Amino acid sequence: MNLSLAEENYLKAIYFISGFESNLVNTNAIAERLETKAATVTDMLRKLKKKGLVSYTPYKGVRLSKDGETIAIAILRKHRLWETFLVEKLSFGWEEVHEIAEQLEHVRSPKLTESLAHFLGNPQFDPHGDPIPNKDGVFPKRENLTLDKTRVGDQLLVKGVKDSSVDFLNYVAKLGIKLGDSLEVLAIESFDQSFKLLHGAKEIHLSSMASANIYVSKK
Amino acid sequence: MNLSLAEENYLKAIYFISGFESNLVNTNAIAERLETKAATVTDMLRKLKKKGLVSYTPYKGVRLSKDGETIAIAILRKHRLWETFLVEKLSFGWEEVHEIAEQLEHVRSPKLTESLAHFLGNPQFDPHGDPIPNKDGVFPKRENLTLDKTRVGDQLLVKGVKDSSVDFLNYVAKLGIKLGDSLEVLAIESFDQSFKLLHGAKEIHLSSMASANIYVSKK
DNA sequence: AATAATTTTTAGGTAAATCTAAAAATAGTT
DNA sequence: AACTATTTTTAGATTTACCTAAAAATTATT
Repeated sequence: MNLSLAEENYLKAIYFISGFESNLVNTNAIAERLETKAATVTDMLRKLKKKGLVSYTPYKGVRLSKDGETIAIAILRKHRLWETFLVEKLSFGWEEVHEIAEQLEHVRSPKLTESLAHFLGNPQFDPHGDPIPNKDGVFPKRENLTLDKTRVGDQLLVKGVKDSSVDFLNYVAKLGIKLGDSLEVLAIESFDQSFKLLHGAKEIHLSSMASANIYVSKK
Repeated sequence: MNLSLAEENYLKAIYFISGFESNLVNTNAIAERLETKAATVTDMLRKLKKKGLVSYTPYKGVRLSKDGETIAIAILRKHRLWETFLVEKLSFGWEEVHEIAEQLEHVRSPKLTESLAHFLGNPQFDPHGDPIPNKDGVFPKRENLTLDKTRVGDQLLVKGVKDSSVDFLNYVAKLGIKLGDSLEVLAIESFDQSFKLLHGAKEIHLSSMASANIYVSKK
């Protein structure tokens, strides 16, 4: 099936909004995510339905079909592989790769995708710690422990971020925290649950909000 | 300037047909190259003219403006860098990279292009031996000696191919000839100018037509 | 349950890139 | 120079992905 760029972006948006599951998704949510108008979304949903990529009932919402989900996952796989390439091989910061990967993810060549994956050592997680589905669409499991759930004295490894917004990534990058870094919980402030951490030789401070957005594993 | 995919492809086509110079290009030649109709080309030329990317006089032909050429060269640079990446890093054959590079060349990110070039060691020539313009649009000089101009006994290095059509590349690939390979001219058949060559331990035969399409340098 | 607010769809339109068919300009040939 | 053939443009449509404004359906609130 040869989809247009727009069609691919709609499938991806629906997949994200559904929380990577087959929950019903509203027209307005899609319009907002794609910065377009609800009427435009309705048009596209009718088209995607005709192609068998979504099940859609007017006024009720839309969900991806099996085929639609397969395509969405394939695009996500490409996106995360390219992000990994940009960070690992071209030395980009993890906060600047998303936009470029949004373009690269639409390049059509199964052989390219698999060669790239092999070149990168078939990574399981991208630079934000997000799982990269394999070529059959299966996601690796990720630790779901976030920093805010840890205790004083815990020795931790940074596994990823929950919120991959450029703002948050920039904030974390500014603190010098990268995927795979070691952290030790020095103290948790009792009145606001903020964290004092040992990061290499440096002490850093994180609000409870920020710490809830960082995935870690115990060493 | 933010060009559409179609606009970029027209600029590239004009640049190629003009022989990488500012020769006048015909409407039909563009239509043929882009597998579209002359009427469509006329429409696009009017648009490109309005944007200042070409000079175009109805019925007379079209040529790239300075701006148009700059853009065409930038796209060509990206194309040849990506081809180099695919062959050098992802182990593609030189006959299978063109199509994929046609997609990758449109990815917009100056930082990506320059990071990629650096990652590849700022190559001067792509896997077909074609020169890669630098970021200021300057092309490296290439030897213009073709195999058919050499003599018996010459020790040669393969520098590239003149005709990069998939057919010819496949033919050359089948013979086992790659960029950088060594050749020795064993004999030139006097009646049809065909070549007998030593390639590693093997003897290979090339018609005069094929040999005119292979760039070489003397060792 | 009736009304108000919100969401979604329908109706009608636009711009980009394409097409076919016909007209106009240019080039080639007696 | 006149005619023919070729090339190119113009005119008028189509498709895709968008838009605005109005109508319809759904949801929330008195």
